[in-house]
Amino acid sequence: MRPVSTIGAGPGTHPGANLAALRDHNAALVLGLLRDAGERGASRAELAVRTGLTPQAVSKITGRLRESGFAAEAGRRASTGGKPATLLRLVPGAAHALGVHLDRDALTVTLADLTGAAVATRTAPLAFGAGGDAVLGAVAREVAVLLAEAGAPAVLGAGVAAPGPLDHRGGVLHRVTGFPQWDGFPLRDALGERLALPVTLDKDTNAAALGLALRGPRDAASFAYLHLGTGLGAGLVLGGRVHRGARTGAGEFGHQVLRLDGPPCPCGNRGCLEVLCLAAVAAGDTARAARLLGVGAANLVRLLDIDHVLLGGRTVLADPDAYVRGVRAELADAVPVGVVPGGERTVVEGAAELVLAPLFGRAGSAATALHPDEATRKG
Amino acid sequence: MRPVSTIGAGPGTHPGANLAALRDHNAALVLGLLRDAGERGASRAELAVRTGLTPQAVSKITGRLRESGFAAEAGRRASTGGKPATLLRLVPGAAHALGVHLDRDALTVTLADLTGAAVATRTAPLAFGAGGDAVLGAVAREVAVLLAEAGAPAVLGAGVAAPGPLDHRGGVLHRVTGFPQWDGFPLRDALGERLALPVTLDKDTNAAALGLALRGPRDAASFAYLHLGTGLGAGLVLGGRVHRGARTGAGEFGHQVLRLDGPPCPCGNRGCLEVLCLAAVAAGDTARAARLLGVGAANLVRLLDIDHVLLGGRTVLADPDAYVRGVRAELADAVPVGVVPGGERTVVEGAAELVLAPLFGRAGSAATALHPDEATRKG
DNA sequence: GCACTTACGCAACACTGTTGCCAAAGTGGC
DNA sequence: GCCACTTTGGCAACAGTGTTGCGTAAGTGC
Repeated sequence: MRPVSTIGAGPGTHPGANLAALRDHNAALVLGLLRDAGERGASRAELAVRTGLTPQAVSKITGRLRESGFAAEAGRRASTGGKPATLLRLVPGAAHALGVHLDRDALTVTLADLTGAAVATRTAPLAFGAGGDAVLGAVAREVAVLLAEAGAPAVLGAGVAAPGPLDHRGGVLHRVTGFPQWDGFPLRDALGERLALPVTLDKDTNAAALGLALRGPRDAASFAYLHLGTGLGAGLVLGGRVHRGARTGAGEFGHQVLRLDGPPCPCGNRGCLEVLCLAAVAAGDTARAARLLGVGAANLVRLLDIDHVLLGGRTVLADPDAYVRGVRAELADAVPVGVVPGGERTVVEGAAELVLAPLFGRAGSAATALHPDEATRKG
Repeated sequence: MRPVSTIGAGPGTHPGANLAALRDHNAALVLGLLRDAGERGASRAELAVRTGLTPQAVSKITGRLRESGFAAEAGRRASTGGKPATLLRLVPGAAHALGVHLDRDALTVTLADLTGAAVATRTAPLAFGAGGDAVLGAVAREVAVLLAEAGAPAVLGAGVAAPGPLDHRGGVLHRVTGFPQWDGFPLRDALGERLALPVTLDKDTNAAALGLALRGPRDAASFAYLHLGTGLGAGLVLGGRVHRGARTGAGEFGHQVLRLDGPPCPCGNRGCLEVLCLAAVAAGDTARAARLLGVGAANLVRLLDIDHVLLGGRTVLADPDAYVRGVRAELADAVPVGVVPGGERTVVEGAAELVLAPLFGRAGSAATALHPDEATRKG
């Protein structure tokens, strides 16, 4: 069977739902709950309560998942007054995904199992400006070594995280700052052909945000991943879904104007957060950089009403406490602020999730649930 | 039958999908397409192509819609080489919804048919500070007169648009600026009891945005409705859905900091867009107010990658051309800018859509579609 | 030892969209 | 006028979903 969710929403597609879509949706949902349950596992009865389906339906669905090898029984839980529950668990090794992080000066590839855990990782220096063939060759080489070392497991596909701007839907790079020669390069299809695997391309910040979203609880998660490195960008997760915007352009967090008539920015405006912030970083004034980041974060939190803010990127990770302090001060306890738990690996692991997320009904712009609207009440 | 979509995504609910959910989803989808088709109507074959369902399934679905009175046959289209298509149309009068716009100094109520068109509208002065009983009484009175004049049609429910902040999910008002006595008032339930109707409460800007979203094409629509009146707020539609945030707090567009260390704002920060903008308005400098609005809009467009910007609110409507010019100048043709077509009525009509939208699978935070993800391609 | 609770499967069922086939109603070539 | 062809749409049988009703397994508590 193929427990890939077909749930999603996009223009120009066919939104009608048939029985196959229904089945896949529920299968992805259950698989996602099993993933969230992790080592603990979950009983059929518990899954029934969480999904709203009948226990019998859950039995059928989990039966299919077990038959296909994605789930397995794993002991039983102590009784709570009746028959003890039989636990079901996701089988992590049932499938794997590749994550590829293309950065300006480095290439990182990782092999993740179904839970998203990295099984093996390799990093190599990269000259991103060396052109398409050289970069694709480097990726193919590193991937080959990685897979050989891991014993050539079955791989579902590869997720690629790259600096923006780029087009997620079409899988094409745009004019990456500092590397104009990449403009228009069909990275997804080119790499897909090279690896003979399905490939998904996304911005590094979006990949990171997706990975972080999958580590949290299903739905509800609304947060911003703020990435401060050579540039300043954001990955947005709104209502559990990565928000990419119509042209994968969302997340241009660094080019909000914070000081009218401030210093000019390469983007054409004056007083952008990025110029101000990078200037403070260059001057060694971390506290000021952090406060500026905080002002921008506060603007974002107010505009989107998100739940929390996560900071990442090389500059932040060099002095995480200072940045958290500064941002927290500006947010005035409106929402919690933290540093990404994965550190530098956040982006690669997120890249692998580009492949895994659809299995659990967590595709980026897609919906994750069906339920009656609760905002209406009969008087 | 009950063609109400049960599609949606929210925390703590039951995301499992069963046959009833499937049926309602498809019924809402077809009904939505019929609404979009308007006077033109649509043939079964056309609906089949648009939904991706088989013609036979569409026949069954439209059969149920016709039986329940929501749709009807309406002549036939000229042949294109075969049997001429039988057109189906939404029956606008099959159901109605009430829209209520509570403003600081005025109350507007409207009766809308299924297409969202206003059948009758009444406006009355309102002392919003007079307290719960007085305001509820005024609403009930105006609604009674409106319904009597319209011949007491069947009404599905009432949508209420009010100044924020408020809680959409719980239907409770919060500390409305200038009227602290409303804090915690359960407006949805109180009015629901008074009118004996289901009631949905939302921020005025969100209601307006929803109404505008339903006038455009299905899905894809990503835009911001910027409302400049006594305050400055925004209604956000991202990927066809109203984005309300976790606590209906999204849209605080006016309190983004645009000038570090600028003049203080009642919100506690300095240099908020709203203070700067309202100051320019008070000084009669419309051009400056428009440019400031444009800078804020540009920040928003870059952050969210939306498709277009619509301006509304009393201040804008007093001199629409000037504001469109100013905002357009700052956006540098990145996205189109326009004024809301409905003028002052935008909010009330949007309020009625709070009731109607779910019928067409267009509920605020809900998903609208099921389809395979297109961002992955096999190499 | 017995009543009760909880977990879960089997079988029959209701209802969804799908498939195969056919009728209706036009156009266009001869 | 006739016939082939296209397009629309319905009828009937079908496959497959989750649901319902009921029975069984396996514990707890008195």
